[in-house]
Order: sequence, then C-alpha cells, then structure tokens
Amino acid sequence: MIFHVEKLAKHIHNLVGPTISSRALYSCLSAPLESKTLSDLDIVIAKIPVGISEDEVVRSLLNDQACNSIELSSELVDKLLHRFKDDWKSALGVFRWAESRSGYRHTQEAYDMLVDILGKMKQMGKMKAVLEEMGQCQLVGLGTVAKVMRRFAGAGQWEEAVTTFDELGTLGLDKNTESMNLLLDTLCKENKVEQAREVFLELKPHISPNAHTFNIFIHGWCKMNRVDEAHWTIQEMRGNGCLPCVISYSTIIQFYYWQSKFSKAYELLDEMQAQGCPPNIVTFTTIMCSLTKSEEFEEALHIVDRMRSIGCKPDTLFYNALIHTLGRAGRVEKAVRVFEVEMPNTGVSPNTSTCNSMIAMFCHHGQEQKALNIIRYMEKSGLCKPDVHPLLKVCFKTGNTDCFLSKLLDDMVNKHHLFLDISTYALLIHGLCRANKCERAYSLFEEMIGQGISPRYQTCRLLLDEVKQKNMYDAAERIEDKENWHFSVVSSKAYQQSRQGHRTSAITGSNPNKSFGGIGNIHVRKVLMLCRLHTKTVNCGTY
DNA sequence: TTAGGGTTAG
Repeated sequence: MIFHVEKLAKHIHNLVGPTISSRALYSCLSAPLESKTLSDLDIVIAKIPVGISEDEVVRSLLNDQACNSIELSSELVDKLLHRFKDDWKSALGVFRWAESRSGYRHTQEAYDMLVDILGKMKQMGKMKAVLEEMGQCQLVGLGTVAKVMRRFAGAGQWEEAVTTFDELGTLGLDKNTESMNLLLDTLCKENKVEQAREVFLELKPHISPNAHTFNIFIHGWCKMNRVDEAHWTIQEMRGNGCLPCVISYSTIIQFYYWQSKFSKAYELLDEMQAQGCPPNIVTFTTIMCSLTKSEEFEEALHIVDRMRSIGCKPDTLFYNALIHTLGRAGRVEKAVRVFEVEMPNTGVSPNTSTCNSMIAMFCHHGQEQKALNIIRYMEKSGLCKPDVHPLLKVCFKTGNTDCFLSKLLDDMVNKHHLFLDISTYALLIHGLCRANKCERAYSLFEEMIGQGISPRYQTCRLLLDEVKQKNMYDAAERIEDKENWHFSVVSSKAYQQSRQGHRTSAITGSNPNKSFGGIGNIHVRKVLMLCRLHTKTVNCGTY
C-alpha cells in the first residue's frame, strides 16, 4: 500500500515537476493511510506554490472556492504556521489570509509563532511590525518579547534587543526583574556579557536583581572562559543580599571539568557543601558526563559513591549517564544490573535514551541479540524511536547483510513506524557498497530520491564509482544527474551567501555541523571549497 | 534558554 502511494506521488512528480500540486499531493499521500480524504490543511497547502510572495499567497487563497469554504480554527492556523515554519512568505501569507476571513481573530500563540518564524528567517523589520501590531491588540506576552529579543541577538543585532526592552512600556509590559533577566540572558547567551553588564549597571538603580540575575552572568562569564569574573559574581551576589545557590556553584564546577581542572572543581564541590548548599543530582550528572568525556571512567564512577554518600536521589538522566559511563568503561554486566535491577528498585523509569544507550553498548560489545531484546522491551513499554543505527552497523561489520538486515529494516518501517532518514540511507548505501551489493544500494538510492530526500555528495560519489565498475550505465547516468544538481544547488546557495558576507551562514547559521536546510548534509569543507571556487571565478571575470 | 546529550565516522 505504502509502495503504491509513493509510486503515484513519484509519477505525478515526474509528470509535472515539483509544482504546488505534486508537493501537496505528496504530503497528503504520504500522510497516515487512514486519512485518505483531503484535509483542510492539505487543501490550503495545495494552493500555495513554492517561492511566491506573501501577497500572492493571500490572493491565491482568496481566489479559491475550496479555501474560502473552510471553517477556520486556531488549530488549523497553528498547523499551517508549523508547516511553513521555514518559509516566512507562505507563513505570513496564510496569516494575513486567515485574519481577512470574517469573524476570525488570531490567538496570541499564532502571533508568537509568526514572530518567531519571521525572526528565524531574519525578516527583522517585518517581525518588529508584527510585534507593534500585537501591542495594539494587547497581545504581547513575556514569551513574545523573549522570542523577539533572542531573534535580534541571534541575528547580531543585540542593540535592537535592548531597544525592545526599553520599549516594553508601549507594548503593555513592565520593566521588572523578570523581563530584565530575560534581556540579560539573551545578551549573555550571544556572548555579549560585557554589554549585558553595562545594561545591568544602568538598570540596577531602578530594578532590583535576584539570584537568577547573577546566575545568568556566572554562566555567561564561564562560557567566555572568564572564570575569575564568575567567581567575582558570586561575591557580588552576596553583596547584593542574594545567596549563591546550587546553580551558581554547579555552573562553575562544570566549567572546571570542561577545562580538565579537576582539583579546582573538587575544591568548589567541598566549598559549596561547607556553605550549606550541597550539590544535587544535576551537579553529579554533569560531573560524571564530563569525566566520561575525558575517559576518566574510574573517577566518574567514584562520583556515584560521593552522590550516594550524601543521600542524593538518582533520576532518569543520571542513570542514562551512568549506563553510558559503564558501557564506555567496558562494564557491560554492571550496566545491565543498573538497567534491570537498580532502576526498577529505585522506581526510576527508563526513557528512550536509556534504551538507546543499552542498544549501543550491546552492539559495541558484539551482543546484538541482547540489543534486539531491548528493542522488544521498548515495543512492549511503548517507548518510541529505537536507535537501530548501531545494529545496522553490526550487520555490515559481521557481513550479515541478507536476512537479518532485511528483517531489521522491515521491522523499522512496519513495526516501529520509523522513517528512513538521510543518515540511515547513507549508512545503508555505504555499507552495501562495501559489501559489494551495489544493486541493492542503488535501489535504496532510488527509494530515497522517491521519498524526496536528497543524497549527500559523498553518497553519490561512492555509489557512482561502484555502479560504473559494474557497468550499470543507466544507474550511473541517474546518479550523475543528482550529483550535478547537488553541485549546482549547493554551490549557487553557498556562492550567493558568501557574496553577502555570510560565509558561516552559508553552511547553517552558527552551528557548522548542522545540515544545510533542505539539501541534506554537505560537508562543511566542501561548501567552503565551493565558495572559494566561485570567488575565484568572479575574480577571473567569468561571472 | 538559570544546570543535565549521546556513540559516530556514512
């Protein structure tokens, strides 16, 4: 059944290309099979072609009989905004169309969502205009302001974040400790701690700080590698009549572990206890994670004794970290005991991550049957998303690429209802190529394209080499097409953004490890190489 | 968004 739905959507796509109708049809055809009729959501989405302006979206919806007969609800508007969370023109168009319908009024949640979408897409002027509109309707909440300030700061416009705070009165909100903390936290999270400090000194005579205010600074200074200022902030806290709390100390301790300054961390751990502010479960979990990261497994396990000695109660996240540590330390039996005996005894329930840690540990130690048992346990206990990547890797490592792998994939899709995502397809295609099963690898390649997932550049390259060796000429041609498309889309996007001076955002905003929106994971170096390539071509006068 | 991630070289 799923197969037919995909085939039909693919066929339509091939016939008419990636236009509105095929996009909408694909999304509704690949929706859960029980809903076979077009929902209101699908009807509206089908009327919004890719890449048109917000006014065109409004016109397209207004001119459509089916759209105009839909009974609007805030749930439908929320779903539409969510659907267009990465497409501000469609989101804004839908929003304007909805409010033009008689009797319909937007909720604060819908406004907040729109503000966030505009901010995320760097439409700062439009975001501000919507904020003002909200102010006139008395719809601005602290959450709205938080989003606006964070989006300004995230776009490198921290002064605008401060202006937003200054104008809180006109938006119907108070400038108080809570809203000030929001502003200071926004600035500190964007590494503008010194600027936050200046703002704070200006506001302090009018708004009294609380412990939260100082904790924001402690975190900010630590993030900037300025632990002396963090310590000094603890003193300042006391001077202002606020007592340093477990968060104040734990933040600095975490920083010391991060820097591998273990003795300093232990000193502070003793100090906080002496000050009548004992470490809690978050403090211990953080310490254990840091020590495990530095491969100090014995030291990490000592922390558990220390935690127990002061009667601190474990929770799920603590056990997740402990199981991970034990697995890394090679103590599989002990980890199994924690999972099977200790957790039930202490009444702490495992979550999806706990089980996934167990799966990864068993696979790492060649115990795939036990990993499968965990998957079965997850099925029974209703935990979703078992991580099958470790098991897939075991299949390739042991050369078990026939029955076991097929059964696993079948279970993944049909029993656990997991989608094969880009990383799973990459893993499978690479693994099958290495196992000399390139026909199967190629059929997966076709399948992923059919699903609308674009293969990574490396996947194309590897598969292309393999199919050429096997003289699969049609396949080679199709892969080359995809590869060329890849090259043109990635290079033109990277080129445009590099010309605008956003080299890092050419990859993805601030985190260079995240995937390139909609195109899949492209290696960072590849994109930078393409940027350079194009810059070079410009200099030569070819462009 | 005042602290806690989990396993991965495709």
